[in-house]
Amino acid sequence: MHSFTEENYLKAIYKLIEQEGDVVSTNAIAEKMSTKAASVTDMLKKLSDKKLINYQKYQGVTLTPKGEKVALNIIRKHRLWEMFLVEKLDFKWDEVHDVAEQLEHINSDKLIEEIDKFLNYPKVDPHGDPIPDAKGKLNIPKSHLLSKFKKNDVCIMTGVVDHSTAFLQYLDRSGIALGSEIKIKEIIEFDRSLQITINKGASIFISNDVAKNILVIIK
Amino acid sequence: MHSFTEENYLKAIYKLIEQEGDVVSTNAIAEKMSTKAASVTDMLKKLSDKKLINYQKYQGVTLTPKGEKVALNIIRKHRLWEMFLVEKLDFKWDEVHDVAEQLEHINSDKLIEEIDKFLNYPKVDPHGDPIPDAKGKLNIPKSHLLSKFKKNDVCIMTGVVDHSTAFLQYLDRSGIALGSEIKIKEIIEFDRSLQITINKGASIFISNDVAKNILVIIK
DNA sequence: ATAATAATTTAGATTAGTCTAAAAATTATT
DNA sequence: AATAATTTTTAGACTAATCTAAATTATTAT
Ligand SMILES: [Mn+2]
Ligand SMILES: [Mn+2]
Ligand SMILES: [Mn+2]
Ligand SMILES: [Mn+2]
Repeated sequence: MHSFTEENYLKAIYKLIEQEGDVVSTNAIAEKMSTKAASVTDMLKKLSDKKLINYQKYQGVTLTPKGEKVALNIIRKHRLWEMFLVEKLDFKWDEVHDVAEQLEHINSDKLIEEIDKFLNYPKVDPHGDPIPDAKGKLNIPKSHLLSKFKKNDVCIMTGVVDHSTAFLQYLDRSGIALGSEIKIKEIIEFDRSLQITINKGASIFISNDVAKNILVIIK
Repeated sequence: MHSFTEENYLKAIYKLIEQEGDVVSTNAIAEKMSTKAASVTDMLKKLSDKKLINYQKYQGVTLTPKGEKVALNIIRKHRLWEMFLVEKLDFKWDEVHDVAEQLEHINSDKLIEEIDKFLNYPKVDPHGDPIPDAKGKLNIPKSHLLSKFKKNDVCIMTGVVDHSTAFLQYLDRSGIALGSEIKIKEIIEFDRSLQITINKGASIFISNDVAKNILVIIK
């Protein structure tokens, strides 16, 4: 149907629109895909010919409904596979992303529905990211970056932006997990770093870089 | 490491050597891969450069130890995934082959070891084919084609050659399953078709074509 | 409004894998 | 042993995805 490469571009565009805003630039895609802008332009022409994206030279890109459906299906598969690896095999949440990057391209409707059933229809993946249903619908309220909150706010950790092993292991070491209650005790002006408590425990410091990669909902 | 295409060629060569004999021809590979002889020649040069096969122009092909190791690892993954689909998800034995053709190329040692553990280290797949261990060793005695046996022989069904949905569903309808006791009541000279009984039941006819796709061990 | 800078696209190559048609080598038949 | 048939390889071309370098368009600063 679509090549792995096409699927990866569509997923990247979806995620960029999700966080960055309405239209996404050639350079942003190139950065996300670790490729060159010229390669991106070639692919944009191809995806546009296939009616998967809206693309006008120099004007940036959006997904068509068709393209969004493909992207959401890849994301669904990625997150269900991550959940399978953690729940059924002995994977830790920091070990699953790279394998899921491969598994998300396996093409079998029956397979993914059976995995969904096997896992008892989970709503979120091991990183707290919502899993789209078979129709591509997301049924979970949107979380926000911890870095956006202010002094004395109390919130619940619901997910991460960065899925890298290094970052996830840092969270493990710091005692920050999905569902943890995080209270902001202080925000340091100079570097926007935070003093927080986790589950009402002793306070710790985290950098703004870290706070920008933690997703929470207000309590 | 190796591309999907290279892996598929190595697997095809392994299987051809396994059944056909010691050396395998360009045309045989082309047929098995549903491609053209010219494409095969191109790939043989490449695999030879990588020291995965022994290849001399016009002289046919064998696998090097390195190439055989790669082939056996792909076969291991294919068969473990088939077992997973049948044992843990609701797949029938005639539904698993095409999905396993994709899953066999997923590259993660941890994943395949965990799947093996999850299945409790099975020795054979849903079609009775032996599963190589992590070192590439096969620990199951070799089966033979039902078409090779003679009148009054009694044997046990252990596997199939053809993995197609059509053939497996035919076996289901005929009541022939892994472990069935098959007795050869009569061999018709004219077309080498067989009259057999299954588990001492009523006798049925099967063509030589069918008998050549059923693997058995003598009882 | 013009010039400088940054973003994006085009031009031209490269690599993996495939194909058809033609040439060369091997095998079989007289 | 020579010829015919078959198998295999080579030659040249195509597509998908990528790259570098150059050209073009858009944005920002003067
Ligand atoms: Mn992930
Ligand atoms: Mn995830
Ligand atoms: Mn199979
Ligand atoms: Mn099998």
